[in-house]
Amino acid sequence: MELAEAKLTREFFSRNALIVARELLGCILVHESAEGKTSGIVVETEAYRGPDDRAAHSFRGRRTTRTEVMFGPAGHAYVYLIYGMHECLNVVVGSVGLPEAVLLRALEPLEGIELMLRRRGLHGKSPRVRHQLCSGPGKLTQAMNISRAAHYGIDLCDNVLYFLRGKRIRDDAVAATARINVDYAEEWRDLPWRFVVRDSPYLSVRWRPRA
DNA sequence: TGTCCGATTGGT
DNA sequence: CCAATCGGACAG
Repeated sequence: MELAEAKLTREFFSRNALIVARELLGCILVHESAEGKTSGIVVETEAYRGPDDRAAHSFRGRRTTRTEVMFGPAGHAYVYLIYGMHECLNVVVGSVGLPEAVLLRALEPLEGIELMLRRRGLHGKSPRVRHQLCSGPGKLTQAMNISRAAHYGIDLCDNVLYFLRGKRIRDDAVAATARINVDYAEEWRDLPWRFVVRDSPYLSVRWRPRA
């Protein structure tokens, strides 16, 4: 009998955002939707550290209907709308009362690729577009059909949208960079809280080695 | 109620 | 570089 791949547990997510963001690399995000199953390997994440992080929606403990889920237990989905048109998926992490989250920024598509291509309007295009299928926070939610309406607050330790352990990514294959599009975040702007699988062709923004 | 603007994307 | 597009946050 084949051993089922381990699902990530609440304990996994109940650590600080920097640890979880790093450890999520190589894990597999799975969505069992009515249309079919899609999945992909996590290759890019960003940590948002709650009260003490100007870039975070929960900066200074801002608690509203939008940010509410981040104040609850780890392992739940924080989905928000950005620029009036793109949904972004985060995993709530850390401990109750401390609003931290990890943004999922890019995946290497694994299962349900035809379905994802259709949802992204890329069906029939060159096989090379596979690299751009989930190469951004808004793209991966569209490809996997994740939305606020359907997924805000859901338990990611359940059986609809969840993570599998996947493969271990060695430290020398990981790069940490500044987060994308947080120029407004003052002294938090340049902190290396974005984590990428260094050589992946599936990233939203190419990782570039320093000169 | 009114104004401002964004954890993005795709096209010029 | 620029527009699309709209909900959230906050001022009044």
